[in-house]
Amino acid sequence: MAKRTPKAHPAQRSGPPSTESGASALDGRVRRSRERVLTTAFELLSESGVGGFTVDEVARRSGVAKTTIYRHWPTREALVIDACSQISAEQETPDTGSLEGDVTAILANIAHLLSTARWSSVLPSIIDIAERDPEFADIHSRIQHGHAAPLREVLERAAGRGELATAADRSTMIAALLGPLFYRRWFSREPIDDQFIKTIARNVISHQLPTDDSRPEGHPASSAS
Amino acid sequence: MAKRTPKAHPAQRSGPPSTESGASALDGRVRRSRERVLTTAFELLSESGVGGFTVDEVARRSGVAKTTIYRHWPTREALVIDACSQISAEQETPDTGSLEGDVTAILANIAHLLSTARWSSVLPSIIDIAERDPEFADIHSRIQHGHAAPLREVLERAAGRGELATAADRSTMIAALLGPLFYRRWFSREPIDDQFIKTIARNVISHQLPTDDSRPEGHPASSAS
DNA sequence: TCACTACGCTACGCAACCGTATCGTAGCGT
DNA sequence: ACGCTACGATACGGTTGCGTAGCGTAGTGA
Repeated sequence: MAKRTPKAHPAQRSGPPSTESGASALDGRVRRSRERVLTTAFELLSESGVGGFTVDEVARRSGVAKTTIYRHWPTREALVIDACSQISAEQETPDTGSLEGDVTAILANIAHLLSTARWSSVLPSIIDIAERDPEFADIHSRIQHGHAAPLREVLERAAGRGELATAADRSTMIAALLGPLFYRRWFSREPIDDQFIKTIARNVISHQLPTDDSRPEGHPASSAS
Repeated sequence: MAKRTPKAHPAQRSGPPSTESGASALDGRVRRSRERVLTTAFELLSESGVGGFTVDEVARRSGVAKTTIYRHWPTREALVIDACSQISAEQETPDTGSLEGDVTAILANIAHLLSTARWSSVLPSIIDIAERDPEFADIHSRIQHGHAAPLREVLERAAGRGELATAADRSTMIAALLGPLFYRRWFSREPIDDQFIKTIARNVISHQLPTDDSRPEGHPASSAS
């Protein structure tokens, strides 16, 4: 998913001189243009959101002519999508030995991302559009998966060690872990400190969710219409 | 915050005939126009998000002429803001006797809202804009507070009854309760069923967070660079 | 019934943005 | 050194949306 750039567009589709060395035989000029545009695009994106994103503005800032931009991306949307795809950089999965250690590390990592402006101010845009546009829904889904995957793996590993009640629903646990972080960043707008992370992690893990499935009814109160 | 409508605009600012009966002495035509516009605006908003919101479109749909709209709202943004303010409808606080009952009821209520299209598809727009526009940040803050308030009150009440370790951070608990719901609605896009709600509620409450503050360090792993 | 006022309609000016066309120039590979 | 190709600059056509103006009409309140 790294290179989404051009499809069958005018640009470098026409014959590379002779050697069919494939991808890397690119004209240096093309590379520079692409890079500059993409960088600027992402910058502008994180400043103005998808809504305020303009090809003209990208051209102005990057110094790359608008015509050149359109030589590489067929449409504004294609550029946006391409720029957004930079977000989905995969997280790496830690291995500290203990479940709590792993989870804490992951959450701390995400918390760091959340506070590092950049893409965290773009994501609401994406979510907003994804609400209506399937293509952006895909992007969002990929990003989302990138966040959840390490947690899922860590949980799986812990389950293998018997550290976890295997009947516990993984998806529920992930929601219980990531949800609070996102909540703080975008809803309550409170800072996310280490204490918070530890509390959330410990709360979800140590509680172990001991197979609640066997108790379909417990309290009369719920009133879930 | 209910009536934000016109400021010092042409419309009904000029002398009401004679009686100074104040607010309710409005021309029926004005009321009808306002209502229709506002309703349509909200509808359009939830369909297209703030980005796709257009005065012309509101005019088309509502049957109210664009000129009339501009007689009541000085600008597009004013109308958007006015329409958005409808969202902040306050939640009511249940009282089932038990903390778990109250919390579950509140969560179920919110879950219901989240699945009832309408404003739940507008919120991302608002969050997105709030990221950059202080006025929308206010709106969002009000909505946000409307969600958290009932939970806060219920927790306070429980603390009064001794059902809760008073040292537990309320804000943390609220994040742990609401976060997972929002996460499911906007991030993982999974459905929110009763089982999920119960698990989340029980997990947060029964764990009691017994004043973890006394353990500043537990594992070496965190690596929060 | 009669003045008043809000409304609808049509039209307009203005700005921003998308995407394309043309042409001269500068960098690349050989 | 030479052809090829990507680039920059300018200009343009088309669309959309904001916000305003002018005029005739219909509802309102006394």
